[in-house]
Amino acid sequence: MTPEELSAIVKSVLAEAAAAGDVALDTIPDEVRVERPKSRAHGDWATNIALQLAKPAGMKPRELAEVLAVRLNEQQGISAVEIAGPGFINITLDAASAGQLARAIVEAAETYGQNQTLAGSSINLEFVSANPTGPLHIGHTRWAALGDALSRLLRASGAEVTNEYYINDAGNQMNTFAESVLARLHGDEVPEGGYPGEYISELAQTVLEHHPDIKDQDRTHALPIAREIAYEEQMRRIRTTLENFGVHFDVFTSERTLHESGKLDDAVATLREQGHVEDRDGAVWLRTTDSGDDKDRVLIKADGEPTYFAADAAYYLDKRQRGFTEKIYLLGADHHGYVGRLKALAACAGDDTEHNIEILIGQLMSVKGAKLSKRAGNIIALDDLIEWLGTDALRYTLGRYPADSAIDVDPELLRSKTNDNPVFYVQYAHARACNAARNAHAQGVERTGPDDGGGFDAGLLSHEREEELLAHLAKFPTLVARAAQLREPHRVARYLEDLAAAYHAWYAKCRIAPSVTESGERQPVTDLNRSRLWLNDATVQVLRNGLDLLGVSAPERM
RNA sequence: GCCCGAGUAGCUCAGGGGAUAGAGCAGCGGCCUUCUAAUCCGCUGGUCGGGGGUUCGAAUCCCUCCUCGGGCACCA
Repeated sequence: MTPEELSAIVKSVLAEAAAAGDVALDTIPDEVRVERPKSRAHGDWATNIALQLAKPAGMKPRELAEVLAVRLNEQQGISAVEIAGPGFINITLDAASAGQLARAIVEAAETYGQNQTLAGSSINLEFVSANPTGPLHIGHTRWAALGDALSRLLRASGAEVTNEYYINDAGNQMNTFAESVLARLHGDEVPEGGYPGEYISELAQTVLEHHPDIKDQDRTHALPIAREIAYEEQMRRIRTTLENFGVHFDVFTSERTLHESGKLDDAVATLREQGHVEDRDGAVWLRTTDSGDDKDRVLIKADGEPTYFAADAAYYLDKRQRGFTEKIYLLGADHHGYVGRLKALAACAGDDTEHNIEILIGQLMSVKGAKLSKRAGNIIALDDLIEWLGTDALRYTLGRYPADSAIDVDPELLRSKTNDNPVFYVQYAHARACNAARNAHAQGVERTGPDDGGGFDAGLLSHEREEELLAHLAKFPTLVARAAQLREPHRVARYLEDLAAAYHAWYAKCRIAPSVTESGERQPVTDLNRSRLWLNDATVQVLRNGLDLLGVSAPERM
């Protein structure tokens, strides 16, 4: 039995009690939280529902708890109900009822943990969105890992998600970029304010391959050619880096196409119709202060050129038009100044800033002793980090901290293959469990046993460590739903560490395969062996499902 | 100055109205003739930054102060 199922039982019992007039309640709460108590003395699961409903029901918490406890005691699968403290209801399950979960998980396979709490929402998740003028670097790394993990979480909870990358390919920076490439092409130093780094020389080489005569052309002619080829090549490299990092984007939107397609002008017109645009001092302004921004923002400068914000506006309206109910932005703390204007923009566009737009601000990360990349310039390149630390270690580490805590990654730790390194701890648990299963098979233990029941007897999974492991496995779907709802992938990582610990502890005490006697004789395969194999494989499944949510591999051997 | 975020064990950090505040590392001490010891078991370790408030109950919510990090463009 999972906590969700138990929660449903508590709810129905509550409804029955209300219907029978034992409890004076008009409404039954949607959510009855059932939690694993910290202390095992408090049963398998506990709920504080009696404390929460005591006031509306006009009863003392313990009295209400008593009413519910009597009814709960009659429910199937529940072996004991106790009232404790101010009015907690502590519930103990039948061993068989708890153990049944092992089989349910194996049968649900990769769908175990998936839930429908976000069904019906269509989410646009924008993250990374690095400039196409250079390689991805440490500043993008955390958002790539976190954004992709969040995307997986949201999908697992039933949402439709589009991972989107916004390419800032308009504006002056592209010409600066091209000038840097041209300078390298001619063997000159990059101009003041240009882009350093050897990658510019490599891009120049690519330009030369496509246009061997480029050096002979005059600069005004050569500039757009160099710009386009270098841009294309740089984006190709960025995509490759992202793929190496296991991050996939569904849509790349180019800022330039917003200009060229006229969407920018349309956006200004639309916002003007909505009554939020105003001409002042020769410029065109969006009155974002109407919606809580601390100052109005210019859309079209006095010289007639649109601002970056105008493109943002057009882009937002474009996303809106594409039908996304929620637009999520993942931004670094260095962009926190954008929150006010983006929210105000959403409001000006007619959206509800509580539900239709969400801006997640994350603190910055650093890596102790990371070397600036000569190749990539004055930055720490993501490619180098991947090569140095590995995708799994990086993604797991970045995935295990809340976005709003600043982190300083210790490379020695990420490279270490010990208990200190959480990613190895979790992956090792998975590999170990896979090995245990292989060993069990080799000794004739199969999940499909000789009997009709497949040799699975849930009631045999009654060892203390088994109860503990089953309880952890049971928490997974609730955890996924909650992590998705809170947009906090790190909860998955923390959960996996707990689960791995529960597995290791179980493994140390409970043999799966039959043991060998002192005289070297192998004991016969029993239903206990088979049942434990189910539990082992259920753990493999949940570890794998959880690691997959983080975009981290689950090796079968280590 | 204004706006975000953080402050929890020696260190790195979880926990964000519920029961005795947790984990890993570090320190001390135990388990390998049987499925992976990259594991497990025990002990030690706390003014949850300070002060007020809200309530049956506060690390958690509110106010205030202190310290640290980040941000405050007709840049892209």
